[in-house]
Amino acid sequence: MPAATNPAVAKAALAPPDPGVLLAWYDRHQRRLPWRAPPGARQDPYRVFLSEIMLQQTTVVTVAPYYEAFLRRWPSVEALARAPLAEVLSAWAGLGYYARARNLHACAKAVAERHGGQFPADETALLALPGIGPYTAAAIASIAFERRAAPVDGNWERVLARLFAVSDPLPKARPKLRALALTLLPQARYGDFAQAMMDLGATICTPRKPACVLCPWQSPCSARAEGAPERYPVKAAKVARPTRQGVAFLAVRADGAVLVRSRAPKGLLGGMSEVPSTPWEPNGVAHPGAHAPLQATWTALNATVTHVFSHFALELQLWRADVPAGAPAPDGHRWVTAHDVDAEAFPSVMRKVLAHAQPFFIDPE
DNA sequence: TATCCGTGGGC
DNA sequence: TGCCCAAGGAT
Repeated sequence: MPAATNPAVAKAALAPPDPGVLLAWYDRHQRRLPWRAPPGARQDPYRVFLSEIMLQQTTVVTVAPYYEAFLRRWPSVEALARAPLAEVLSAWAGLGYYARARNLHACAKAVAERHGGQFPADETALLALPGIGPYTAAAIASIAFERRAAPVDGNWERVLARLFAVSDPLPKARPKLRALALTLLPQARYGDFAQAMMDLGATICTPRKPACVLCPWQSPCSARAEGAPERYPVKAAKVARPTRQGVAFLAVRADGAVLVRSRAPKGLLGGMSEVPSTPWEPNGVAHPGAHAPLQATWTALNATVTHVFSHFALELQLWRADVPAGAPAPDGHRWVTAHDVDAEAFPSVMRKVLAHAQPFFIDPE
């Protein structure tokens, strides 16, 4: 076996990575992002908080317009704390993982009420707030308050797994990766270092086809020395994604209004607006009509809405009924016109459904 | 520890 | 097209 492909030999031959080298790279190549203060400027903890919550499992490109809209509408944590939850959910609609929006609001209220409107700087105190886990606590502590902390996200994990050729599969390797992260921290500039790791992972040490030739840490990287950096991080096998089926009921009033309701406050799409439907079951439901929200002549549309959630795929058949103007909304339901659709919190799957409710108009894009 | 929890883009 | 991936947290 050639020495370059022998992990033990490769690791033994390399010098440890120098955090100062990464910081120097960051000074030249850092990305300009909407939530990132100019070099040398102090970060607003609220902006760091808002961006970090939005960026959980969500790409920079997707987050950017939502971040700008939230910051414009609620410029401070106290403004956000005063907002009704329904408005926050409506503004969050389309971004996904809606528990984040509920916790964002709960956290803003906690900061306003328990901390006088000032985010705590301490990682442990941050961790006690709703929606703030180990990653986000470390991110706010380091980026907003320059505390010594390692916000180990997917970028950090990938970079660390390659630097040290960690062959244990994720997520089991997390404790080991975190320990390696702590050994790598510089003596200062903790916020810059955190963001440098993220930038490196996002632009150089990418999941596929990493640009090792441009990497400031190419010489100490064990995975590169082995010759196949994309082999890391190793991941556990994924579970299959099942399918569920249901029927959605489009009750359309003569003026174009559509009957909707709000989902239960927690769980899947918790607190969001929806078109009434049967439960979503692996084999659909036996008698969909029994779940119709009102008595009417229901007609099956020749349309199926498909949508993929994180842990199942959904197929929704559409039934439609034309309802007279002035028909009352059943308990727990309400009529929504095109005029006030923007105030509703329709998740993406429901925008797809509503696109079939002519002449009610909504753009599923 | 494992599962639940969205969405859109890239290949 | 199907799969992978993205600045995770709560339970």
